[in-house]
Amino acid sequence: MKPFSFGLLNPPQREAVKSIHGPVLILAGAGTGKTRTVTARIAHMVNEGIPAENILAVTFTNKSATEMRERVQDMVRDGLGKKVVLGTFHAFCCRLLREHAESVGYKKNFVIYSQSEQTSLLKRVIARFCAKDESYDPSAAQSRISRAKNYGESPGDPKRSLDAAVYEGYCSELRALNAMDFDDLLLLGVQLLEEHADVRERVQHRHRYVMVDEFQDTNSLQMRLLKALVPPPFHICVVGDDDQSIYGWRGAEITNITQFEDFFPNPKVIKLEENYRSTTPILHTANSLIKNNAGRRPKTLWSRNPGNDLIRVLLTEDDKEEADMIAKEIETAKFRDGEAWESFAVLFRTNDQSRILEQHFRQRKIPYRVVGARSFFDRREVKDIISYLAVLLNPHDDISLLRILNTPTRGIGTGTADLARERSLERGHSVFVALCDPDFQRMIPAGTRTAVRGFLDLLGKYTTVASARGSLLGPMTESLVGETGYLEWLRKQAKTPDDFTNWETGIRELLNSLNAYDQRNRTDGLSGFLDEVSLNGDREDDEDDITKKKGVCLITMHAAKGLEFPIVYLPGMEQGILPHRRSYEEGRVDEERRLFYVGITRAMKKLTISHVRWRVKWGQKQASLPSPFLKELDRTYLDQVDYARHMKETVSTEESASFFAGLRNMMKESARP
DNA sequence: GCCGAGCCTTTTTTT
DNA sequence: AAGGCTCGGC
Repeated sequence: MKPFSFGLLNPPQREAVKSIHGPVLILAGAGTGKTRTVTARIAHMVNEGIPAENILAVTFTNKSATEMRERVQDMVRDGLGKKVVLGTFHAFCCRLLREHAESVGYKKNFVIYSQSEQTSLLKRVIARFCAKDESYDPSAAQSRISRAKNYGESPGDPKRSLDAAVYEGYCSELRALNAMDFDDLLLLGVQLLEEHADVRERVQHRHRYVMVDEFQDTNSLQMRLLKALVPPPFHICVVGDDDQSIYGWRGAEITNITQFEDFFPNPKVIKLEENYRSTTPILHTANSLIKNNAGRRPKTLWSRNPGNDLIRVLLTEDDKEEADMIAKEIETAKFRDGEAWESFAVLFRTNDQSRILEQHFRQRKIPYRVVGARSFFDRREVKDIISYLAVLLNPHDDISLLRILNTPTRGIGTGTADLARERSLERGHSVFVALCDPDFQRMIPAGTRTAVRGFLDLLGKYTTVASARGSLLGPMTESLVGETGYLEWLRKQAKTPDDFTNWETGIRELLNSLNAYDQRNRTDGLSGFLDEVSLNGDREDDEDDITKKKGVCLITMHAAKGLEFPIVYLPGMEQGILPHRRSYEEGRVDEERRLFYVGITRAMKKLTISHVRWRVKWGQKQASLPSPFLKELDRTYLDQVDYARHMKETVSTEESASFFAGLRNMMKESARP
């Protein structure tokens, strides 16, 4: 317990902590002690006698929610921190909607569709509107739909435009399945509050003080939610940094922060500009980059730490050499300088960049942790079992039902599945209803009929267990897995013995997390667990926090926001990767620059930016040009090195162990202005 | 209905 | 490079 005290705060931070009434906008640059300020503010409010349960803190990501929860519990007296309501926008809306689903035309046992389920549903809808040979990109449709939902755009006339027809088909299918996608959580949450005054007043009363973290990432729906949530005199405090707005592709409105006063009048505006994280060279370089963006709120980040190291910009021959260079350097720094593995992070633009790094790290036996790549719950074996659970909660969830209908194979093939689907479409009910229908059962061969009935019996049996009060999900799922023969089926599927072991541990971990849930939460049952799965995306319990796991951190720049590491590598700084080639077409180059800025400002002591001449993409070698952003960096603290050339000239004459020290000194000297 | 071989595209980022 | 999808043989 580190009780909160004003003495640990600088003057603007103190000011922010003390301003607890009326609208407050805190502009907190990278590394300026934002989280500390926010948590201190909560602690202060509780000390001032505001009931903790009346404080709502909303964040954008689970990561910051988790972090804040821990820090608040640590700082607020008497364990009152636990009572502060804390979560992401989506989780908050989800909780609200579980309570009031009927008010927005849903049943309480609705399911949440993740990306992949959305895609499946969309493909299904598209198949209905398009001929087979016609190609219609589901992922493009997905982002169009998401945008429409976020901006409240009308889909247009379904009779005239294919897009509109798909949009409408998708929405009505979702409703029919009693399913929501991520955007619906916000959309319906807003709708609930805007259209139901009684609910709104209760919620407003419950959450009298609202704080929003990562405010630069909020979109217009989230803003509407806040407007509905916070009545005059607007006890709302938002914290953000427009320079770190990197979720525009998801509808984040930078204007929410740049025009905050339009939404909540006369806010107190507080700037946090003293950076406690990085050295002057790092900040200077970051500032020189970000000033190339137009229309931002100018900030002057400064640091008391002059630092000892320049920022290196390395050019290597190809991506293998780049990965090996990083691995080798980390290895030497660890064994020669005694740096901990956890001090290092490699930040990249796209997830697939991590593969080659992993290979080279494994070769050198360097422990690493990959953060957030594909989540645990996206693993096939886990998804399968989760789909069973989803169907137990809501049998009309066609997507999950179709996934498990013949998983493991039980003699219900695509023919039967298609037939059931057609029937369900014609009659406007779910596939489950079609399967139960005696008329339908008469239409299929006897063997299949038996299989279908067996499947339905299985579901019936476990639905009873699942909905019984106080029954435990862990044991239930375990026996479900056993009864279906799922593991045996997996064993047959495996191409290598390794496959099976991996799958098996996936199942085991899922069971563990179910057991943990059983211990932790005795009230919310199956839907509570599934909500956690969809809203938390990854990890559970033990593996909880990436910052606690051991090893070098491999992470995307997006996921790295809010984190810091003593020594940071930014590989692949090439045209087409950062800025990503698609950002040109979409006019989002500014956002890519902010992303680079976020990457740079993660570094505390040392920063190495690298790019390559040749990179293997989709199996073939391609020339790579340096990112245009590199030219924007002020050169005062830069040290540019052609790594490949240095290697060739020196490696034959020097021993590689001492070589690096020599190279480092050489680079420093040659770069001093 | 089941399974494997071969073809084809691909995700940028996350709730 | 790898996973998803289609097609053809069983």
